[in-house]
Amino acid sequence: MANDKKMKKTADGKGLLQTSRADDAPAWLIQRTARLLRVLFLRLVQEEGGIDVTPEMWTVLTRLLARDGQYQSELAAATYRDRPNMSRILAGMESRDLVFRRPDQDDRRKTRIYLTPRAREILAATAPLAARTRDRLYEGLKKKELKALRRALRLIEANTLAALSNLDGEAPPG
Amino acid sequence: MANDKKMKKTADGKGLLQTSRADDAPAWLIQRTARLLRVLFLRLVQEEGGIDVTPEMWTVLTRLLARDGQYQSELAAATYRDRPNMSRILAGMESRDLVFRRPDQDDRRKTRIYLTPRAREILAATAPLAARTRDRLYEGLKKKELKALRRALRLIEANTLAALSNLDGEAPPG
DNA sequence: GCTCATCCGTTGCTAGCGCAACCATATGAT
DNA sequence: ATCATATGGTTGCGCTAGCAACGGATGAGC
Repeated sequence: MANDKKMKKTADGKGLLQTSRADDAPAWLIQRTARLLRVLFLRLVQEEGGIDVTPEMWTVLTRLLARDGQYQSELAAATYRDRPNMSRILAGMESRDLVFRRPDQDDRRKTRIYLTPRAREILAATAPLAARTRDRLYEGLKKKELKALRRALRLIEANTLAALSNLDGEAPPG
Repeated sequence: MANDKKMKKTADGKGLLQTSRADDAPAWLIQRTARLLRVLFLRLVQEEGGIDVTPEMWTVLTRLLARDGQYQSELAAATYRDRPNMSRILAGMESRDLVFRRPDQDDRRKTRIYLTPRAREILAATAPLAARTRDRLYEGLKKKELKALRRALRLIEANTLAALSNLDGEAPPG
């Protein structure tokens, strides 16, 4: 499937260059959008009460809300983060009184993470904002298109994971 | 792919109002996928000759390949990055002999960025890898679906930008 | 009981990222 | 011409990010 999509109809708003730009490839589009979404999140929660919570922390909070006391490594794996990173995110959350860590009884290597009351308050307080924002983000997309979008993203995610594990497990030709 | 795909098998024809899991919402999916794509890029270029180029640098390179000597701020704006960040990315690229900076003649505040020969070599050398990877990433998506994906992502990007500029320009009720 | 491999969390390193602040240059107003 | 403002780039700060490496804890082999 060639990428020769050199359509010349640049009747778009910007009209600077044709649409076959490299930046228009989904991969880069995903990168850019991810960055923009992060900024939007940060500014929104800042406006809404000046809560000092990053999107990364927020995803941890929602996961813990679904099931409290998860293992730290579990949280890392669920979001495809490495353990050091999750360790630091949780450190930040602990200092903000969002979670507390407790060593597991049976296996003292593992650490269980629990929500604090403050975290639950924040989750409850920001829920409507989250819903509102969601609606705004996907405005202009029909339900069906949203579903297709999720499917496509999951597929790319899976392909990426497959390519990564290929790199790991594949023995080099040398 | 997923470790536990235990979502209840609701007839996902149309009912399905809520996204079954919060992480399945496109926004978080975009975040996760963006991270994974970045790692894949880094490992691929590492395998392929151990080139020390990050995806962020690579996008700058392709932009400069399309038009050399762009202003630094121009590069930042084109990728929705702030100027400090682009400054540091370019610093890293300069130290890796990928670009060189030159103050503009007419306006000595501005800096023009130029590709080095080494950068052009790298771009040429990695082009086939990029194409190969592209095909693999989007495997399973029909041309039409890819187009829809790009459209959806661009729309979300635009919505995010709109929400951001709303926050900027909106006068607070106080 | 002891050793070794493994697992889990942390620390160090480098880099991306946005924001605030700073400095130099350029432009506009008076 | 002078001052004020705007623009462009950099530095400092804190967070995210992945990787390498280390130390503690566990479990398996002996």
